[in-house]
Amino acid sequence: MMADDHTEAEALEPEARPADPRAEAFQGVREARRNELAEDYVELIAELIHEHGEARPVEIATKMGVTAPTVAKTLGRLARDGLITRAKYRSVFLTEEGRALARECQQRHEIVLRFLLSLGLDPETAERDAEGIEHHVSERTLALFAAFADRS
Amino acid sequence: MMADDHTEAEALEPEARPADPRAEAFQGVREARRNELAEDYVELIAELIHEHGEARPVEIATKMGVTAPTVAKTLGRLARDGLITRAKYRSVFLTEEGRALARECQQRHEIVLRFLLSLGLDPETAERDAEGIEHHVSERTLALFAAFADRS
DNA sequence: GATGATTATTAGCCTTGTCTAACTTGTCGC
DNA sequence: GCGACAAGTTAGACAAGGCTAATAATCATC
Repeated sequence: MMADDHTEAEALEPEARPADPRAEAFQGVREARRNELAEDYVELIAELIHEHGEARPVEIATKMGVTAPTVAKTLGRLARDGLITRAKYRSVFLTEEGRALARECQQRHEIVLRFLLSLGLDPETAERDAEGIEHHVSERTLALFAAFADRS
Repeated sequence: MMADDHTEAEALEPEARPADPRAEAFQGVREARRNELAEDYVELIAELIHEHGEARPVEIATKMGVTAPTVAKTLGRLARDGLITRAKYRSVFLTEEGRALARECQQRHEIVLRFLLSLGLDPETAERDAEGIEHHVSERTLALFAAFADRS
């Protein structure tokens, strides 16, 4: 789903209001930003389940560095979007979709982290930067990162 | 939830509610996110001024891929935060602070872009990814990127 | 210099993501 | 089996960042 752009580019796609190459990039970034939080939550939930057998809101709040009500509201959105299931006053579980997303995110995170480390970055900074960068690397870039990290 | 660790780690830092290393990373990312939009605008405004001698809202809207009212509201915030000056129905100018921020962002953008290109990424994808990544690279990482790009 | 098109602003709505304060539930200890 | 305390939820505020619709100013251009 990329490149090979077709001759005209106008009138064919009724998609939004691109018009400008830079505009498309910014729209892509905004799109990515909208999913960042969900990805972070899902990734963390998967990790907690893996480590403790369950994911509880209080743990999520601590690890994310936000308050409990913020977690509650966000979990409501994740449930609405079909990424998690939950019963009142109980811990949180991932749906199949949530699990798939978590897997994908963990993989991306791991590659970005490994790449940064292989560049010579200290582990702490690498972790922090990976957290921010992972949501903004395309498949293509990710592949290059992985190749570089492996070849080092 | 045991995880014992930490002998003390409590009571020493009155700064916010970190408590967890991961929490600090996430808070850092959230912090970065808050500045992203301002950085994108300031960078674009500087570019427009450089190219056309002035930055007009309609141009900003086109390049950013948003509507004119969104631009107006955002410019209001930038003005409030001391990054730009503007008179009603006139074009936009950067303050000294805004100019400094723009310079910094352009430099970061350029380094990230050059780095991605030197990795072998195609220019189009590199541009898109740089747009997303540039706000999340620490000084340390940036230095490594620059060194790598130069040494390639 | 009137007028129509372009550009800019204002008003008002919506969602996200954050918070504090107050309330409810669950769990343990005894 | 009751009570305290921790965990979870609800309510309500607020700012950011989007949008559409409607209004106002500027500018071409005749």
